[in-house]
Amino acid sequence: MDEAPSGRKAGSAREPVHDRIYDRLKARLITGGFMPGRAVTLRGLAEELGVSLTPVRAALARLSAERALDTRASRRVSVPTMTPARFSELMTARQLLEPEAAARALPFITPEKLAEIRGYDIALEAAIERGDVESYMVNNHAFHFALYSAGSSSSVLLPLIEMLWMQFGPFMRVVYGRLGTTNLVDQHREALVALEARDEAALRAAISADIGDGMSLIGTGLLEETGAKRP
Amino acid sequence: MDEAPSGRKAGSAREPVHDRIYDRLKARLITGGFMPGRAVTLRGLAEELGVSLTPVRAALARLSAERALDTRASRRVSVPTMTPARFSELMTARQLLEPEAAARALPFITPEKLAEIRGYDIALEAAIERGDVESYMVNNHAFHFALYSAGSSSSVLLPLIEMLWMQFGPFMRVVYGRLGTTNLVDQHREALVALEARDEAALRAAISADIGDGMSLIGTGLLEETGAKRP
DNA sequence: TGGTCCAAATTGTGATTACAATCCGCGACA
DNA sequence: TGTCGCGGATTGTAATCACAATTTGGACCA
Repeated sequence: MDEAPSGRKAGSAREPVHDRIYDRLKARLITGGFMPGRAVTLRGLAEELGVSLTPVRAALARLSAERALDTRASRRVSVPTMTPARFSELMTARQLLEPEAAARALPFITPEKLAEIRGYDIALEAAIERGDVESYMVNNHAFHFALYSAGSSSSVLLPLIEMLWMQFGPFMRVVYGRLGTTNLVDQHREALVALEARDEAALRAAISADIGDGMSLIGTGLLEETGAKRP
Repeated sequence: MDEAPSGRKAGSAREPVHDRIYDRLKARLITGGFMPGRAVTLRGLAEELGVSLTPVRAALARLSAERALDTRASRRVSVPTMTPARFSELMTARQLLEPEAAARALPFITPEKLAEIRGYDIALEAAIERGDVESYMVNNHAFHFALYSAGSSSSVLLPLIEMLWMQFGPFMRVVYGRLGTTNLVDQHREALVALEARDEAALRAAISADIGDGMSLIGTGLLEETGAKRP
């Protein structure tokens, strides 16, 4: 695995390689770039990304700690599969944490931030019409996290919520892949209205409704036939 | 750093070294074995524990991912310090997640489990009387997690809650170290009663009250003078 | 035909080494 | 005397190597 003596030093010597690897894998997980159950090997990723085992190991260890990846008893890592119980817990945790994060961010929403958030919503609607699952997931994520991270607070809540999204990302991708985007409804309008009105209670309700809506889309029957397998 | 050719292979070849390191550090964090702000170095820990950098690095990466340790911009790792905002967020997250976890565990509480939990409470009261901060923290942790982990569920909630405990553990140790245990009140009685009665609402209320009580113990003035420093 | 067992390949773990960035303290200069 | 700058020491990062465990594939036997 010889290295041309050129490339390495390019842009920023600051950010460690394993952070870049981590960011790439995280984005792939949240937008559903990994199939549930798929095995992820150190050497496979290392070769694909052109680095040694060391930074890949660090990135996978981090994702595994965040429950985004599953380290089996054999020490091999794979993308977690979904079970009805796990899905229920994930959505319950979202219902508990995300309205709170939104409420805490509300005082810090500037008109610029609101415009940014609204932009994601527009792109999201376009993605639904286009039937573009990938774009839908990207913009849905952007919408929620632009909101939650608006406040200077949330050094605690935000990482917890991000963990949850990484966990259901791969599964939702499979679901949307089967259902298509036509069944999706944009539930973000009430949230935007509440943001404009600075109405905390309405904002909480809107976020909660959005989560509940996504949850009810997934019949337990659907759970059976998609990513749900034996852990 | 020579190694006697003997020791290595002994008991279980199963569990990787970095998991053992992780467990030890986690326990130390939850029971307050680390001072907030203290620097944690790879080589320091490696030498202290008699292993190479590799497993220590893996363990620290995991703890850092779980926000139990803080990786500064310089890539050096340290025990996080507390700020009023962070403490507030931590307790809010606890208030949201822990009553839910308790409620979900309630149907799975067997008489044996209840006896175990009651045992922790007894040990906890003894620790308060004795003024034994270490024992108090150990048994308080054991009490809550024996309860939350009773259900077969909580593969999602439990890790989130554990993350929160690791984050305030070092800080609480400092606080109790200053206040002593005499100010502590055992708030677990109502929880035990609710468990016996299988009263979900009462259980939620009891857990919530326990958390709120611990929170109110910490005046914001106290926050200033303990572990709170610049991040 | 079906099950078992062995060997090769795959994979994760841990130690070692080389290296770059940061930190710390001493000394020179204004 | 105070401040800036330089050089050694400390520390984290990434690559490489050796090794043990698991998995996998097929051959062999019942």
